[in-house]
Amino acid sequence: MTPRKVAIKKKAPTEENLFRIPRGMHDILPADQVWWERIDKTARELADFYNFQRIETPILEQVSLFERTVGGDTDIVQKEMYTLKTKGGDFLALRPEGTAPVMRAYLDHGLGSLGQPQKFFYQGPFFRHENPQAGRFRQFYQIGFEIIGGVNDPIYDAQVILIFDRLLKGLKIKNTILKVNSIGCKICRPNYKRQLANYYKRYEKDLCNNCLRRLKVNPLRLLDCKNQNCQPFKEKAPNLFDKICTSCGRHLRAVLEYLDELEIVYELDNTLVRGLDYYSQTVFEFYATDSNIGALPGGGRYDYLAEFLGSKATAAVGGATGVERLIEVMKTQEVKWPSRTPRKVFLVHVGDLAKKKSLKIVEELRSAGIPVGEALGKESVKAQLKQADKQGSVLAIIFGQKEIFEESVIIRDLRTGLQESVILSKMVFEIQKRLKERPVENK
RNA sequence: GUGCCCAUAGCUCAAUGGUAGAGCGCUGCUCUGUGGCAGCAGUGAUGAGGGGUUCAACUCCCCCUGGGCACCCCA
Repeated sequence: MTPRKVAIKKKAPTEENLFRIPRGMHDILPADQVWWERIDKTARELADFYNFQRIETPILEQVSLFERTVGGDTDIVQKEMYTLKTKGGDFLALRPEGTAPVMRAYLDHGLGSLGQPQKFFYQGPFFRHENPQAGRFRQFYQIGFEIIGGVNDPIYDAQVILIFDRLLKGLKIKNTILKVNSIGCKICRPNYKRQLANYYKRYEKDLCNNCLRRLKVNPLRLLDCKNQNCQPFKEKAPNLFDKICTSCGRHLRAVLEYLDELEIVYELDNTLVRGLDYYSQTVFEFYATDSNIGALPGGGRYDYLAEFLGSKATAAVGGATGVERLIEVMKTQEVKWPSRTPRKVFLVHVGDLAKKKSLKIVEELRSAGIPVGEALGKESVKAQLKQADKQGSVLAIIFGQKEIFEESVIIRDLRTGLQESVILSKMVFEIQKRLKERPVENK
């Protein structure tokens, strides 16, 4: 009659899998929140000071937004996007990066009319379907700063770099290097690409497979090859610095001069080529020298991005950093932060009647602005005090049957072990007094 | 997507092919309204999941899932 029942009852094997997180995803557990809060706070303060306004764009965007901007030939679009088709037939993607969406929002809402340039700051999750590795996840968080609109002024390039420099310093991350390069504009870049390709074509039969592919798809990346056999070709390859046009050269020089002025140390690296199509002129990446985690903050100028979206050319520059990578580096560099401040006051109840009134006492402390810890579900005084001790509380408020009758409360100093009975109406006052005192610890 | 390594309790790790132990943690007792120390006890693993070889599998083989590392690329 009911043969199906058997299958339903058999649960163990599959249910284990319900507790498994999908590949490349990660939980951010309470113990790690200190790091996240720290980064969040530092980034907000920087954004606030340098006048970047917060903007949040949706997690889902049209697939075509990224195809047009990031580039149809890039890894990000070709193999790393999470895409889906909605019931209505829209073709959407979980956003793999933040710059294009911010530009989309800027154009969509005509934010340029609010004054130019506009400066934006954002943070949130991004998604790329690639194999997890050190500092690499399928869902990861980025913090980004973008300056959109106005004129193409190298001072903005410098300011973006400055902010990321300050972010790293604010987080006490050491041993970083900043690599800067210019990849030219739409006039000089194709020119250079052609020269580079022509040069490499002569060595076609000696190149590694990757380079052969790059030669066809993205010659700029040829300079990035790590294969030993390909190294010699680099040396005589046409140098980007010699080939960019005069205005791009001037732009780069100006950016570097601003950085010099700010005393931000950089390395000119003509092999630095970013994998997203929308960059032009300035590109930059920060690295930690004692970590193999990959790029920390990175970004550049993207004056053509608006055009890719069918709008008129709009000057823009910006960058983003992966939050997990920052944390990873901070952990390996053993950056120390004070842990979350403990609840200094802990409430201990004794007996049913007192338990009944405990929530109300918590409320009283709350309205007085005194954070209070509790273990109201525990019955024994011992267990409650143990908890108070474990979380580093300084004062314990103890009240039970007797105290209810007397309308009083016991305040126990957990450092000295001394305790005193005070009347309930003076409880808040007495607690505040003791918290200020900070009595000398005795042993 | 490709290659190499890995998977045992909440955590860190043990155990010549004979159905699993420790430390830490957590709970409690010694101390029936008083913590930190100590001692004791308890809690906890159908060995990630599935299949195979074997009299016998945590141990050997395969698949799958997840993790680490590298390539690719990037944050």
